[in-house]
Amino acid sequence: MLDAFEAILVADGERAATMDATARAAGVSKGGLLYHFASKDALEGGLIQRLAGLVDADVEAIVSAPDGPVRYFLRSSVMADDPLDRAIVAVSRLAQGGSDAASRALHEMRQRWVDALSPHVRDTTALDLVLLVSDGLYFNNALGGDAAAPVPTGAALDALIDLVQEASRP
Amino acid sequence: MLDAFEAILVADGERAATMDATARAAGVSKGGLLYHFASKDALEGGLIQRLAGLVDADVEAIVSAPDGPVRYFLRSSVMADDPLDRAIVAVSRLAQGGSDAASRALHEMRQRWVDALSPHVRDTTALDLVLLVSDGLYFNNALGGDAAAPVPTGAALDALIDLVQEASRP
DNA sequence: GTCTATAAAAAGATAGAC
DNA sequence: GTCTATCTTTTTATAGAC
Repeated sequence: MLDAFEAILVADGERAATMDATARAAGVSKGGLLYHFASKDALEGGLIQRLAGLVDADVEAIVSAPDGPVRYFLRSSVMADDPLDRAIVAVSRLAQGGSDAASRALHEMRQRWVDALSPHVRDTTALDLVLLVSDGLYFNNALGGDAAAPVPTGAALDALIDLVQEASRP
Repeated sequence: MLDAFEAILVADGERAATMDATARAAGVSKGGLLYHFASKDALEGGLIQRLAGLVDADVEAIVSAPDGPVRYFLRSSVMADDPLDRAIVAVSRLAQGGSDAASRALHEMRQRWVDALSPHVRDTTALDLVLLVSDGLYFNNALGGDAAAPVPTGAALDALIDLVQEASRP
C-alpha cells in the first residue's frame, strides 16, 4: 500500500495521491486501506518513516564508498528509480503540498548528509556546492513528469562529478 | 487575486491554494473570483502567464548584467522574495501538484536560461554545474516552510559563486 | 483483515439577484 | 463586477457485515 501511494505521488503528484486512488492501485478497497492506515496522516507518516530507514542505509553507504563519499553521493543523486530515490521524491511532493512533517523529514535527511560529507570536502563552501548540485539533480528529476529530463547522465554526469569533485577536494 | 493565489501557494503549498482560500485572501467572494478566472485552470494559467512575462525581463537582465551573466544568474537564484522568485516557487508548487502546464512553463524557463548562459560558460558540463546549483538554491528555498533555510547567504554565497564561476569560466 | 454502504466535509463550478 | 445560494463531485472517514 505504501508502494502504491509512493508510486502515485512520484508519477502524478500530490493531488492525485488520494486514499481512493491509493487503495485502487494497491488492489484493496478504501476500507481495507484504512484498516492499516487509520488516516491520510498515518499513510504519509508511514512513507516518511520508510524514508528515514532508507536514509540510514544511504548514509552508511556514503561514508564507506570505495570511490569516495562525494562521488558516490552525487552519483546516487540522479534518480535511478531505486527505493531511496522514489521515497525522496514522494516525500518532497508531500512537503511541497504543505506537509510540515514531510518538510521536517527532508531537513533531517539533509543534515545527515551534511554530517556524512563534511569530513570529505575542503570547507563549507565546497560542502554547499556538493549539496546544491545534488539538490538540483533531484529537483529536476522530481519536476520531470511529461517533458524530457534535462539532467546529465552517462559521460556528461561523470564530467560534472569530476568538476565538482575537483572544486571541492580538501 | 493572482497575488493572493501565489502567496498561498508559496506559504502553504498547493493543497491549501483553493479557490475558496484564494478568494478569502483576496478579499472577494468565490463568485467574484470566478468572474475574473472562470475556473481553477484559468487561475493557474494566469499565474503561469505572469511567470512567462517575468522570465522575459529576467533573461534581459541576465545577458546585460555588468558583473557577468553567471554571477547575476546565481545571485538571483537565492529567493529574494521578489516577483520572479515568488512566481517560480508558486508555479513549481503547481508542477509538483501534477499540473502539466506548470511543468511545461518551468521547462521553457529553463531553456531560456540555457540559451542566455551558454555563451558565457566553458562547455556543457560547466553549464550543467551552473544550472544545477541554481536549481538547488531554488529547491531549498521552496522547501523551506517552517524549518530554517540552510541556503548560503552573504559572504558564504559570494564564496560559492566565486567557486562556481571559477569552475565554469570559459 | 477486508469488504460495502454511508456519513461529513471540502472543493470546484453555476445561477441569478443586486 | 460582486454577491449569496445552491449543485455536483471528490475526498476523507466511520459503521458494521462477513
